[in-house]
Parts: sequence; structure tokens; C-alpha cells
Amino acid sequence: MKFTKRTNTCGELRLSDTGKSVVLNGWVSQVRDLGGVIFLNIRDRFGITQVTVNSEYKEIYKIANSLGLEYVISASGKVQQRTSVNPNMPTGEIEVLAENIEVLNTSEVTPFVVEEDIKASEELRFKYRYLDLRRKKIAENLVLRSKVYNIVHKYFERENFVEVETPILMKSTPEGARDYLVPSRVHKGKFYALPQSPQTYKQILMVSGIDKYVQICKCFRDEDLRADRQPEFTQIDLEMSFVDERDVFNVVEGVICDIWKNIKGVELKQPFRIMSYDEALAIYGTDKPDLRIKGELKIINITETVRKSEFKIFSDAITAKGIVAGIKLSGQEVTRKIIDGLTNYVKSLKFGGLGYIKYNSDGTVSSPMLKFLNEDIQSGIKNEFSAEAGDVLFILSGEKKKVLNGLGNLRLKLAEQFNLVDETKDELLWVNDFPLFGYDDDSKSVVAEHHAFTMPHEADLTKLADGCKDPAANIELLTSIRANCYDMVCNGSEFGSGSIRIHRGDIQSQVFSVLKLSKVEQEEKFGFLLGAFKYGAPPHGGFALGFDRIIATLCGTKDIRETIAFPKTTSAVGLMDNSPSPVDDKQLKDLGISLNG
RNA sequence: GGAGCCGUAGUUCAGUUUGGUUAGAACGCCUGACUGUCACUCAGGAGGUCGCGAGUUCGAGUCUCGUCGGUUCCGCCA
Repeated sequence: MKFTKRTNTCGELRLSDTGKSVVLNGWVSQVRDLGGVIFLNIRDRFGITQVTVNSEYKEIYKIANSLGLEYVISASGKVQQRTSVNPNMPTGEIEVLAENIEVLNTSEVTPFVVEEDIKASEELRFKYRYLDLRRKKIAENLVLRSKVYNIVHKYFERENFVEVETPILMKSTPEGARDYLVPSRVHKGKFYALPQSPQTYKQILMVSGIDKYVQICKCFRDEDLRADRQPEFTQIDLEMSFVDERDVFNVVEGVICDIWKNIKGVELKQPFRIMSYDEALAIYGTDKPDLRIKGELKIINITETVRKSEFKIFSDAITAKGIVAGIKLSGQEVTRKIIDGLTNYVKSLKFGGLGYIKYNSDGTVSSPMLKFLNEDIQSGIKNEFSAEAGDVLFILSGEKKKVLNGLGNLRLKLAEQFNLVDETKDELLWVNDFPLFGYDDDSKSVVAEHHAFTMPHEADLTKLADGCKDPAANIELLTSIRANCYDMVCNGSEFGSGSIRIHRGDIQSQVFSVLKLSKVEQEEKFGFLLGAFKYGAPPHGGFALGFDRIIATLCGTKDIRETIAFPKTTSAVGLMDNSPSPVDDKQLKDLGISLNG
């Protein structure tokens, strides 16, 4: 089909183009019909240009009169200076005086108006994503994403990395997240899994001598979703041989700095701050602290100060080996209503209630728990927090990790409620020295915190050697082992994580015995990896960055759906294509699958 | 798996607290007028399974229970 092709995009014509004959192709985004003259706004992903149709040109005027929003047109004419400039648009000084208009396609009335200040709900926008993507704001997110791909590829090319594609259809391993399964037709009753990450492959590539591997890859995890978690997501996955933690940090910092410099024009300060897991948990109540919060709102542990108190809630917690801790909020109007709201919040986190001490400006102190605390303890608490008039302390008690987590969440809640987050900057840091093992209450056993191939700290190797003989009897010893494992955190969100891997068989065996993986199970689950490791595995380590979260941060949002062309809902449904969907009985039969119910 | 919020015109919402006549507004859509608009303006018009299903009631958008969808958080996410 012939049509008059564009000579320019809708975003590029300026005053200097005055007098030129041009052709624009695009979508009708607005029609203003003044009777004798019609103004059309025509849009493509580069911008919007005004096309003016005068009633003296009878034929074109008739066509212009019939146009609806989102019709695709080709408009030809001369660029002329506008009599009244629109300073709000880049092309606002000029217009195209139409000499011809072709309708390339019509459009039905759209389910919502395509406009920058979108009114439609996310649900509707996802169903008609192709309309949503016509908005500059979303399209620009995709363009930004594309630019970052390029920066990443160039960076790793310069750094001598090899980009290797790993399989999408792989072996299922019951460790970690739930797998998405793909049934095999040839081998009925058997399944592939979609990769939760290319973890095992990239380690094998190290054994292969690839030395520096990188891949921007899709990963899949069948777990419940959040604003920053999609069932399929993109990682910048990398692995290196003959490296320690610092080498990995340097490479990852390098790519992040490159991205920030090229996209935001910001020079991030290197090296990034490093904080241990223990410190992050003790001070910020989380392994991904947001360091942008004004006043910091650090957690202070007052267990010792209140140890002798007769306040039952505290003494019960302390008797049960728990802690009492709090955070101080300064210079904010904290009303009864706000405290009630915060109390409800901590109750939703399964706390009985929220303790508070409010130091009023008139010197009085409001707190329902003061009557249970003697003068010494009261002044002790005040000292611990350096509390002054106008301050409010929020206090939780109970099991240690729960209290710290609770206060960490409360910290974020307060920061949000009182607008304490400094949005003008990005705070990146490393959190390292994670525990190698955790204790799982459900299975009453020791489990890997990161994964089974994470190298323990050299200093803790004796603990592992001792503890692995009888894991059940050495839970405390084993969970105190630190791992050579690290996360990158930006603005309170986890950008990525990685570790130095175990390359020595003896250490690997010890870890497997702690995890109670028999030789048979090891062989079944990781036989191919362990097999490869028998033939000279170099010391190696790596990292994986959450690409979608990086893009979201660069776009100034927490919602990674805004950065993904075709995202899914929180129940993992694709509203546009209606996935997942039932399939034909024949397809199931081919796969040897029958459904019950 | 658990908790909160939302679901009313094509769209975004009001109306639900205290059940009661014909369920409103804005934008969009249709018709008409208008030669410098840019959120054009003006006049008129069409448009509703109040998510779905039960129940209470003389009467339900409004109350109760269930269910579905969206969303946020907890659990989960090596």
C-alpha cells in the first residue's frame, strides 16, 4: 500500500525549518475545530506537532473534519511560524499548514483517552497496553531501558567479558523459589524448569575457563508478587574466575557508575559504602537499609536499660531471650490519631502493640507505660536516645529478629508518613557478611541462606568443620558462620546479590552434610555441577543485578511494571493476552497430562 | 496461606456513614454553531447488569454472607 512517507518525526521541527515542505506520519492526539480552521495535534513517539487545516482547502478540510482521535494519518504541508506560540511544547513555535492529509487507518473510540496525565486504572492500561505505550512517559521508560542495555553491553565488552546464552529449558531443582515447569512431550511425565537464575550454568562456564561471563537474561520464579516482583524478570548476570569479593565489587560498581553517569549525568562516589549484615540489621532492622532518610531514625537497643524493669511486657520478652528496642522521631507533630495508626500498623506485623514515650514541649511526658518504669529506668531510656522535648520514642519488644524487622518497617512507615525520604539522591551500598545458614522453624533444620555453593568466611571454616558432624546439635555455632555473600542495595531496595562460590570439594561436602543432603540427593540435584567441579574448578564468584529495579529507580518509580513492556498483574495474569489460559485436550494428550478437577 | 483498600456511564470519580421518588459530575462519544486554538469555547443529545451470587427488608448502589478481579502489605521470593 502506497502512502506519503514522513520526512520528519513529530518531535523535531523547529522555527529554523520554516518554509520547508514536510510530511508527518502519526496518530491524531487532539482535534480543535474552530469552524473555519481545524488544529490537529499529531503524535509519534518523538513528540507532537500541530497541523493546521484551513477551510479554504475544501477537500482537506473535509477529511480533517472526519478525523477521530488515534486515527493514523499522513499530513503534508509547509512549516510556518505560529501566530501564537505554545511554550509548553518543544515544537510550539511552528505548525504545519496542511496541503494534503491521507488517512492511513481509522481507530475505534479507545477505552481510555491516550494522554500524558493518564486517568485510566492500571488494570485497563495493562489490558490495552499498546495504547498505554503510546504515552510518552511509558515509551520513554522503554527507550531508557534500551539505552541501559547498550551501556551494559559496552561496559562488559570493554571489561573483556564474554556474553554467553544459557538454556531457558533446564533441570528443575527443588531448592529456592518454586519453579515454572514445562512438560516434555518426548519424555512423558518429565519436566523442564524455567531458570530461576542461570546459577549452575555460569559456575560451569567458570570450570570451562570462560573466566568472565555476563548475560542479560530472563529469570522466572513462581512465587507471590509485589510491586517490585514479577514472575519473569531480567537480570544482569555475571561470574568471574580468580577473584575475591573486592574484585566483584569493582566490576559491579563500575557498571552501575557507568549507567548513572550516562543516564543521570551523576558521578557516583566509589568505592561504595560497605555495611555488614549484622550492622544493617541492628541499626536499620533490615538487610536493605534506605540511607536517604533524614534524621536516619536508627534503632537503639535498650534491653540492658530496662532489664530490671517490672513492666511485664518487657520482662516477658527479656526472659524469653528477646530484646527491647526503639527508634526516635524528632520534631514532628505526633497526634493520638497518628499513634493509633502506627499501632494498627505494627499489629498487622503481628505485634501486640506499640510502646511510645512522648516528650512534650511543656516538659511533661506522655506515655501509657511510664507508670510501670521507675525513675532510673525512665532517665536511662531518655539518655540512651538523647531524647529532648518534641521527641517521640517508639518501642517494640519480643524476639530479636522480629523486633528489629518490626522497627525497620516502622522506620520506613514513619519516613513515608512524615516525608523524611530525600528523593533528590540515590544511596547505594554493599551489605555483606550474611550468615551462611539460617534456621528454618517449619522444617526444624538448618538451611542455606543464599545457596548451597556459597563460600563461608575463611575465619569461620573451623566452625563449619566442627558443626557439620552433628548439625542438629550445633545450630547456634552453624548459624553464626558468616558467608562470602553480598547484596547491593539502593534506596532501600535490593539491586542484586552474589557470592564467592565454593570451589573445593571438602568444604562443599561439609556444607552438604549440614544441609543433610545425602550423596544420592547431591548426585540427583547437582550431579552435573559437582561432576564439572571434579575437573579443576577455579576459585570464582559472581553477582546478579535486578535489571528491572535499576530501570525503575532511574525512572523514579518503585513499580517495575512501569518499566516492562508487557507486565503481569499481582496474580501473574497477562491482562492483554489473557495468559495463562486453558489448552486443547489434544495438547494435553500429546504431553501425557490429565487434569484432575 | 493471611490482612487491608478498591470495584457505580466508554473513562475517572461522587453517592454507601443514616436503606426510600427518575443514580449524578467531569472527561470522552454523537449532532449543531464558531477562522488562531493548544484542557478551544458555546448549545443540545445518547450512554448504567451500581463486579457477580445469595440473604435481610415493604424496599438494597447503600446492610450481611459468599465469590471474582485489581492493588498494597505479611508469609514466601536459595
